[in-house]
Amino acid sequence: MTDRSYSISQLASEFGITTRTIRFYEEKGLIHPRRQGQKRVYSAGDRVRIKLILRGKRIGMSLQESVEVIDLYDPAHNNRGQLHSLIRTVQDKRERLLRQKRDIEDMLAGLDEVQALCEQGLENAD
Amino acid sequence: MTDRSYSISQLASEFGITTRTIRFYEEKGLIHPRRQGQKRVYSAGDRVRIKLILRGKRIGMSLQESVEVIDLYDPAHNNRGQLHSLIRTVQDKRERLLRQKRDIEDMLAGLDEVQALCEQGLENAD
DNA sequence: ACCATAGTTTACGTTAACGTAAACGTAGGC
DNA sequence: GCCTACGTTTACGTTAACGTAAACTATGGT
Repeated sequence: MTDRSYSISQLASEFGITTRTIRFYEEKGLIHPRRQGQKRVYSAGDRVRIKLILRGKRIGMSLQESVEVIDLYDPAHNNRGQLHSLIRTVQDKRERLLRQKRDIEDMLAGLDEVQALCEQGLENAD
Repeated sequence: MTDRSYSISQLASEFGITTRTIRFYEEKGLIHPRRQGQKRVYSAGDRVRIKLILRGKRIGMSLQESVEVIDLYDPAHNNRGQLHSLIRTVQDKRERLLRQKRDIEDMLAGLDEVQALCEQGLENAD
């Protein structure tokens, strides 16, 4: 199906990051591309992982936190018997995200006020 | 009105940070407490600034970015004549925040799925 | 044969945001 | 008079997340 593969520079330019960054992520164990000779070849899954890592970064997660979340989706990491602790982990993540969401909404509300004042200032200037 | 004042350790314990952190913020010009002798005395305004800085941090802003946003609220920095560029700045901040909000909502949706799978797993185990 | 392009490894450099420690001042309590 | 708590300055250390540079390999084109 989605068995496309990508070179390192393809992904770098797609995501607006450097190849150094992608190799760094591998060095840190965040991704595991396969090799053709000595060249790295990235699968669709590798690509998604990078995408999710960058999403995490945008909302202020560390790389480690991002992969923690990503690996929640990964059935391989979800050994049964730890379902309860996994649910607690999910709950923790959710609470933090909800707080971040509130923070963002508060900040947006503040910006609304500022903008209103600006536009008022412009009217007066006319 | 809110002319209370605070010691450095009061604010540190209230916000769960160290005094070192607060002095560091001053060193970087983020806050400007007044002095009594050589001791720092923080006003209600100083306290709010710290609170807003920490809010920024929670959503992944750098300290510099946080004060940028905070200073948007500050009329002292809003010299008229730059209203247009200020509005553009506000718009930029808003777009980024909206994207972060989408990222968070996506991640929350992902967590919902994981949790559903977990609970399903628990039912089967009963 | 030669060059440009894309890839590789190895290693040192850099920035932000503090932590940690030393060495000292000062005010209150016993 | 001494200890304790709280404050100060100065300075070096630390971690994360890459940047930058050097030196090399592999390959397709002319």
